[in-house]
Amino acid sequence: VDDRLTPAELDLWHAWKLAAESVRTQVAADIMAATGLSDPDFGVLTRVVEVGGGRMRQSELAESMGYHRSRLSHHLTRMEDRGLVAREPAAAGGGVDVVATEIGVAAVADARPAHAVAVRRHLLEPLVGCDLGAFRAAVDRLAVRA
Amino acid sequence: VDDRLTPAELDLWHAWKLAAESVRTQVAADIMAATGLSDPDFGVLTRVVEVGGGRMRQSELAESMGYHRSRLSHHLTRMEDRGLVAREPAAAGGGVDVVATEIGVAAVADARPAHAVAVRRHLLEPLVGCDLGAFRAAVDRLAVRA
DNA sequence: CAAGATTGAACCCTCAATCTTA
DNA sequence: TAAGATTGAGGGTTCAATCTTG
Repeated sequence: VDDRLTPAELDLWHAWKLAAESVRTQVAADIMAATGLSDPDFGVLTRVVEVGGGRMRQSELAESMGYHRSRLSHHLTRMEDRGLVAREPAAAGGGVDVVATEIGVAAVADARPAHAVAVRRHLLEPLVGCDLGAFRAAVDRLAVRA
Repeated sequence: VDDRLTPAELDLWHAWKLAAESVRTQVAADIMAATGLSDPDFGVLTRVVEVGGGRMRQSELAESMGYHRSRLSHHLTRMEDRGLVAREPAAAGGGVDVVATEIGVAAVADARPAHAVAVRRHLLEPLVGCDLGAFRAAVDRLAVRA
């Protein structure tokens, strides 16, 4: 029958899950320890500051992060409570602008080096010696296209 | 300087994050849709039923899943509320036994085929044609060693 | 009306503090 | 006491229902 994974399939699945979980939590933990910013915090702030120059339409931000509206809304509420961003009525045509506060701008500037170090440490360095082209091609196939 | 990732590094990081997130959410969504079981639900039930024969020491279960005690305790509370498991004083030496209810046993039996289908669809099939040995080796390097 | 945004409920995870009991 | 377990608070995510407003 067809309703059970073979041991080899199961093995690859477990190895994949372990690696994905491992990289995710370690990078997040390093950045959090160094800067107090979570992964979503960092994502929001880098986009608002580097792409938007400090201000960005909320709907555009959600789109660029692949977030649903409600997810971003909940997250911005928490970030607003911590003083990292502010919400203002959008300049043109309705909607809301997300604005990075001084605290937010400083935090993301602080976090950038820690982010680079963490990504190198937990993703890039363990892969030294691997065929990165092939790895990248495999990873690309796994990303959702839709 | 050293505090910024190169475009190529950043690119691999984004591709990795996207793939990891994508596989995780799609497999979880398929199983949830087919059976109403979340990934942690499925993990708990398969271990209790297949390894423990329907009953397992809570501390042993936490250990085998790589869960902290509090994480498992919170999760079991939710599963108990949904009637999937019960908690009983352990047979020997103190502690607690987790017991799969009839509902729990039936649910995991139902879920097994859906799990196999989802893993094949979202991980195995996209990788057809890749060098699985090399991929597996790369993935193994990313798993936490500690 | 329809797009943009918010809210509430339920689920999930972590940390630190607190039982409980062999 | 120390191992096993629980609890509460706070952050994170999803879904569906509900504003709000151009």
